[in-house]
Amino acid sequence: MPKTVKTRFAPSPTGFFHVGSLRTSLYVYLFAKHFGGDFLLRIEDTDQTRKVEGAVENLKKMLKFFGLNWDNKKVMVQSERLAIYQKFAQDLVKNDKAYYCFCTPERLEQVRQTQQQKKLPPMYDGCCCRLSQTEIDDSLKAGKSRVIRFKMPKTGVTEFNDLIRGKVSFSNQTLDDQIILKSDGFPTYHLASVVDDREMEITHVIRGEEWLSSTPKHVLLYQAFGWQAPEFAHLPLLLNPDRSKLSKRQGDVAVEDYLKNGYLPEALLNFVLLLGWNPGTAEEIFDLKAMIKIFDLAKVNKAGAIFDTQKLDWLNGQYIRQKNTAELAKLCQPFFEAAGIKPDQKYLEKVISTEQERIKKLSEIVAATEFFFKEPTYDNGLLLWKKLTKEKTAENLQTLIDELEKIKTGKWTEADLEKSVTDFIKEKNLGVGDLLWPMRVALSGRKASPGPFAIAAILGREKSIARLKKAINLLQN
RNA sequence: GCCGCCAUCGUCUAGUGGUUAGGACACCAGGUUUUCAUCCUGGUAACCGGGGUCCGAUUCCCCGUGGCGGUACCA
Repeated sequence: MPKTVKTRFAPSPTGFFHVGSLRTSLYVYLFAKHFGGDFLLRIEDTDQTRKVEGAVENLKKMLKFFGLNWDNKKVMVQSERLAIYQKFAQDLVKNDKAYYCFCTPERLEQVRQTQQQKKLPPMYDGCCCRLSQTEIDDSLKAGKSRVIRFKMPKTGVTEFNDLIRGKVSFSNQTLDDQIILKSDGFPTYHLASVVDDREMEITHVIRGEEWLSSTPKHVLLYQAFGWQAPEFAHLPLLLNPDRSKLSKRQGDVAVEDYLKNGYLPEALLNFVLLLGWNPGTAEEIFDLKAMIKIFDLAKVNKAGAIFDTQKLDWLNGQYIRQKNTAELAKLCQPFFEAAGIKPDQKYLEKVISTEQERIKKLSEIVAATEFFFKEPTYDNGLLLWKKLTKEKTAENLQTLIDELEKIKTGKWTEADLEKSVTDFIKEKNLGVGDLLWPMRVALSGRKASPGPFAIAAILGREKSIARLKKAINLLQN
């Protein structure tokens, strides 16, 4: 790379943080950091009608949460720079690269409709170009509502190199005279992004594929200003399972929702990394640091990728297992609180350790471990292992209680319990399941749960024995 | 309609002018286990279609088809 790499993530603050934005910002960040460059943030809030209160703060919070820290001290905000865009737009008018247009939205709509009826591509018909200078001056003086349009060349071809797709070319006659300055004085995306990328000295514009067809217009704008265009890279889109563009109707698209459901940020980041990119090796688990080291834009795929969360579930499980128990307990705490359970941290750590190998999402933890906090309720049929009768099961449980009562409170640990019960099973020549299955159910009330010794050790001597007795009662009714 | 981009197992993908087309997730089977999960072993499963180039195409070219994006005083 000849000069310092500078990239930018330039979202519109129109609501929640989208998983597609998470991937885009990640790739933009990784590319810059891979080359030791800068990752800059810019807020594209030029559409006043779509403003959402608090969206900018939320966006920043999310980027920070994922460790995607931007390098510009002051984040560029387009709505604060109106005068600059207006000046550049007027410069283009002066140089005959752009012109004022006084057409009303109604007239434009009508033009569009007739064009569509005739199966012609809807384009601006250029009537304002034919206005005389005096007519233009009069209308400006009269304060008539107007926009500034960029004058596209009518012949020739505009080409550019896309870092992911290679050479892309457009015939200029298919390019519309784009509005660059709206009647409310705000710029459109096209003007604002070109002006800002120039000012921020962005070397690589990395953005979603939805911008690919606008890029020739941007290239032409750079030319009109006499500026050198940056490099472009257009990322493939994220798709719904039916291959349509990822949308809210077919599942969660807000990053916040995934977080609320108990997905870890590192798993989410790892997952979106792999959607459209892979290192070409069998390696799949990466933290941010490893991603920076290995990321390569040339390996980004061209085709869109379905946002299929099955692999995310697996990845999340991997990350949950990597956590140390204390940290995991802290992360689970809010889920318990939401369920009205306020566990002690030390106790919670013990509880969590029994499920760390099992859960795929943090949100599953409450249902899976509820019995540690309150008496389980269950159907007594659940206590029966295979073809064992109620009577026999109750008898087994009673001998188990007799045996357990010999264990002193100080010796009531998982290892000691296991040793003593397994010895007992051998000694009495019992089936393992005949005893352990009802014991586990009596303690947990569940058909799938951690092992009975682990549960008993955490519950403690008194509670464990009480639950076993309760199970016998249940069998006798 | 017009313009552009794209196309390998169900999904994410690797890969090559000659390969038993590889991996991961998911799924199925077996093993371990009192259950579930983890873990281990194995298995099913793909080059969109048609032409061309070539001794040979999944790979290169063309044409279809399909999907997606754009076609706004939205970004």
